[in-house]
Amino acid sequence: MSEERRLAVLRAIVQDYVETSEPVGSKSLLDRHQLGVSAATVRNDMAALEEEGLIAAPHTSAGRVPTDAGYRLFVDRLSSVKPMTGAERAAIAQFLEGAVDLDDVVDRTVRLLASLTRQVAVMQYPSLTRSNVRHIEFVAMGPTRLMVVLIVNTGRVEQRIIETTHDLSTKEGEATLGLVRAKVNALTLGQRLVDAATSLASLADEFEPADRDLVRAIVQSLEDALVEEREERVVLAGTANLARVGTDFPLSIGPVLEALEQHVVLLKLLGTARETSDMVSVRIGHENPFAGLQSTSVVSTEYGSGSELVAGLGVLGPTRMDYPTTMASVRAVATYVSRILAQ
Amino acid sequence: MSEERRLAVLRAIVQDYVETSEPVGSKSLLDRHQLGVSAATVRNDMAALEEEGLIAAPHTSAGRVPTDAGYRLFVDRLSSVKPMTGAERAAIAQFLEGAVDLDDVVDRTVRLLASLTRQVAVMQYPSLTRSNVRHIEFVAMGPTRLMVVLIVNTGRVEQRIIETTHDLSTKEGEATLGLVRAKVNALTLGQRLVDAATSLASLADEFEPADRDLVRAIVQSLEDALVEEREERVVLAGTANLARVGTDFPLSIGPVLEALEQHVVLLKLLGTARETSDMVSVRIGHENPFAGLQSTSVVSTEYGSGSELVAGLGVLGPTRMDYPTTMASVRAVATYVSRILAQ
DNA sequence: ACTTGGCACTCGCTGAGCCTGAGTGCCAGC
DNA sequence: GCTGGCACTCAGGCTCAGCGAGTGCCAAGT
Repeated sequence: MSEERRLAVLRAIVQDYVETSEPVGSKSLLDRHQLGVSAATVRNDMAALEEEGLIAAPHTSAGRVPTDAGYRLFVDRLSSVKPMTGAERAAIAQFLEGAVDLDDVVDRTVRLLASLTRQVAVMQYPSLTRSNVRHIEFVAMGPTRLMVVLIVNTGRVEQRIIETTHDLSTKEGEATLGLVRAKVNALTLGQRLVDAATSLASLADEFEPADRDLVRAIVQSLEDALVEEREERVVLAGTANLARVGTDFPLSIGPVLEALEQHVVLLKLLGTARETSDMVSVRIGHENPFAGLQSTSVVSTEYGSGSELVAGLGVLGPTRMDYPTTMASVRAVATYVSRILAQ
Repeated sequence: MSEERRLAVLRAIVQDYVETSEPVGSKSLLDRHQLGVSAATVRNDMAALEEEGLIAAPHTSAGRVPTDAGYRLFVDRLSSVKPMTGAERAAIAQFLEGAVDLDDVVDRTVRLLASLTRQVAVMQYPSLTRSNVRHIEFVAMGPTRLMVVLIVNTGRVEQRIIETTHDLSTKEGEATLGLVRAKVNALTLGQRLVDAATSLASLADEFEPADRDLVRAIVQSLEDALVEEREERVVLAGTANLARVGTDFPLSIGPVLEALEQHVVLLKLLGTARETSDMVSVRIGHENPFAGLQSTSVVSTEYGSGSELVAGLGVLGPTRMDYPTTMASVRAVATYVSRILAQ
């Protein structure tokens, strides 16, 4: 009973089950794969695989179905990411090139990923905390109201309005504001936002005491932009693909839809990506920490402009999923969207 | 065979069917309502109602189910919007009061509406085209790059960057920019965006010929903000409620999910609200122009700050829906969110 | 020690047949 | 125009038998 053949049997089971959605038996396995052995031998191997917890039978006298552990082994050792054809790559690149701004890039990316994989696509907006500063601008909105505009290298723009005790409409007020603008930009240009905040921490000391509270308020508002978790927006596409799996989906899709609405859950999913060799993370069934997603798998990766990885994207689907192809799509889309954002 | 009694029978059928999700027969109708007549009489009335196309039998020897026309009549003439209790109103107001900014208001509103109605809630972002101008600011981003920031009365902020042939870093450039800023704000403050664009149309003529192309570019970018349909964002909540209807839902939820992803479809739904006496629009089943939504109903209304109605919100659910309660919820939420936005 | 053919057994699925009961339509009488 | 009565219909649920894919195990072969 050779180890290699048993794994070949597991691979064949996974492939057939993904394709047909039906428990696969020893006989039908032989029809579709050249294993070079008899059905009885395959049965023995399957019994051993079941013993190891890699496959399971829904009931006696039915075929076998891979368990979560079986998929895990398949992904880790029995498959490789399926390379995409040049035509596919070109189509992806071309579709993403057409985007006019950041919102459009994100929108196109999720839709593309959903249609490529025919599953639910999830994409996190480029994260502020890991992006870096391109420009910071201050706009007086009234005597004591100031708008702070923060532009980061991914094209995202954040603004917030702060109230000051200073009168900014006076000549002195304007001069102070100009000085703050110059110093802040000099200190932060090109820095990661998290570093920019620390760079600014002692900025107030460089100003005259009368101006310090204004400077502190500005620094505070920039720090706010950092910690504001709520701004970690997530975009979805392809939820209709959940309905497509229809009857063969073990659980109803209700809990899944609920989980998808909790954006904080999705952010956690994308955020806690496991380190793997090719950068694509796969979480299968129960590996998933959230109830309601226990019969789904998540394939995700990070993307970002330049060498900085700034956020996650991925797809979610039934554990019975074509992992090699899905992983290829996720990786390719992440690569191209990163390239677009770098421009 | 009095007309009133026949309508009373229709009302009773709608109410029972909404409550039980099962075709209602003459006998069970008598058990639950005091109609003061015998089952045979009710049967005669039901036969007449069926003749009129207001109810239908899924098959012989089953009870009757209201048709779309039956619901229509019920909504128009047999029901009134159910008043909400003070406690409910207070809870709505309190929940919405907690919002910290516009995004949060929208987010809380859809979630609230979804949980109140236990259906899918849809809300359009306050529309730029019908909002009015609070402030327009120009920020030089570099020698030939200018950022235009538009702030409207709903708190929404739009920005876009334009390239100019002018060198804005010179003294003259700054002076021109200052002049433009002053004139633009003077011309547009408080105006509806659509009017503001026309006000600005001839602005370029007031400037020296050398500056006119700059002014034209700025005006152009503001007009862009108007027509940009893509910016008409729509937010969803409660899609998981679609799964809850489960088996008794005639069609699969796939087509519905697909329609929900097409934001342009949702915008059309919210945009083409019918005029009704109490401002709440109801579209039932086939009245709905979109395939895939033909077995759903949409209850929607407009909301907005002050006297201006700026956008739509509503819910979508199966045609078998508790219309009076749903209409009450939609109306109440629209009222309160309008109040919040007016602040 | 592993593989193979054979064989008995299991058990979910399917379809036919039957029954039940809710519901209807119609009619004759009030 | 309302009512009670009656015959009729038909979807849904139930049982039951047959089928067949699939298994586990065993004895024989290499």
